[in-house]
Amino acid sequence: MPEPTPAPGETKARRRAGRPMAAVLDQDGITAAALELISKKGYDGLTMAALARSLGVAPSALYNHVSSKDEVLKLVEEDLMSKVDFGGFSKLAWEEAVRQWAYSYRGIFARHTPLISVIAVLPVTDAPQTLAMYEAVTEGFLRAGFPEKQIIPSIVALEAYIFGAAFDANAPADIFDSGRLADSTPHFTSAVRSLGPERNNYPSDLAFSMGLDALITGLGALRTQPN
Amino acid sequence: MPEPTPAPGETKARRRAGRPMAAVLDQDGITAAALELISKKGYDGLTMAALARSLGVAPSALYNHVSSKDEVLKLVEEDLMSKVDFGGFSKLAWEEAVRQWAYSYRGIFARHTPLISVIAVLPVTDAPQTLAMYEAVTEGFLRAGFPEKQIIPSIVALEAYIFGAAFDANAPADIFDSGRLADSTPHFTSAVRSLGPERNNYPSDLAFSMGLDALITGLGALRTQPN
DNA sequence: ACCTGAACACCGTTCAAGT
DNA sequence: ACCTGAACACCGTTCAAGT
Repeated sequence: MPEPTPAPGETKARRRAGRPMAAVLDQDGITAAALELISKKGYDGLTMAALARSLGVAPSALYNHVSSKDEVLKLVEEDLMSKVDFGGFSKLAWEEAVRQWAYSYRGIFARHTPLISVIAVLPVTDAPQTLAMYEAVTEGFLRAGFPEKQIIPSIVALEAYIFGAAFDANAPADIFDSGRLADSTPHFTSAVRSLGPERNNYPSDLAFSMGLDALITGLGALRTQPN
Repeated sequence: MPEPTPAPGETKARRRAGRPMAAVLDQDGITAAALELISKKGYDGLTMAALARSLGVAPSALYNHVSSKDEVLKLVEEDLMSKVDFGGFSKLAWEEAVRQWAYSYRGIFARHTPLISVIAVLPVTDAPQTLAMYEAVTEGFLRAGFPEKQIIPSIVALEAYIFGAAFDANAPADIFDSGRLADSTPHFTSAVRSLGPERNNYPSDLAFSMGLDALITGLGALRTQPN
């Protein structure tokens, strides 16, 4: 009795691993598989070999669809950018829109900090999701009364803050434990202790809120028309 | 005629490579060699093999002095922290001290962005140079009249901004070139063009200055005593 | 105490050979 | 057109053997 002819794309390896047929070997499928791998094993687990394995192909097969691992990272980045919530810029007051956008942006990239060094220097050319976000944010700034020349620098400043804060969000609670050197750093140690119980006083969220408020107030003062 | 007995530490490999005797194989020597390697070849060039080579030893010899490559990165980070200029906090007005500190901090880490993901989650315990910086900055905030509880979150917010801006400083001038998608992002594209001549309009420095001013003004408002 | 040399378990990427 | 399998040139790290 002959084996049934496998459906296109349904390799033995894929059936053996119980893969759903949905995982197609194209850029979308690679992006989805990469995101799943990252969420399960982190960025250390995102290797070309692991990615190929999760798609049921040999590692070299990936290079028919992406030119390098760096391109995989760019695909992931574009997908994440499409998930950032910038909807407030078309319906909320500027301050609230910025706040909503910044929290959403930080929340997403806090779980993807290894991408930040890629994004920060990656041209937006041919990155449609990223460009869509910038367009919406720019429109929101224009509607709020910002002079055109101030808009891009303001967005760049906000993004710098958001990316830096995304790293912070992963800091351990005891990052400011001065340990045996506490005696030689009395003011710092006291300031850290004033925040609350030991080993649980890293103020990542409080700091993000405070700095964001300062930026919103300070940058908002650049508006030449009232809201 | 017998060869002269080599001085301690002067291996054949080291003489062959023309290494100065100054490069000692301990943590300080490893740090110095790592910094030189980074400045010449970048972080991609910082491998345990290259580091060992520049010190005239086998790669495995390094593990008698550091436990991992990550420890090498921590040693480099501590060294860089000692170079950040926080002197203004003991002699300038708070606003000027923050500005001087922030510019110095960003300038140094802009050339060491791969360290940022390490620093941001690295406990300060047993990092004396880092702690010395935090102590001086905390004292400056206290003297300027900040309530103790606001100080650490303010510093964390400023650092997030500085780290994010350090990435920005490495962006290519044409990072905001919307390319073929310019037509679908008219407001963004126009805002970018308003900054100046094409392909030379990335406002990293302007953005840094604007965001820093906003943070200084916004956080400065938390002071309860006049300066 | 500290170094060498060989080995190990990985990486990302290339490419001839297949279909 | 797209996949496989072998190979390449690396990584960081370990460890028995030397001195």
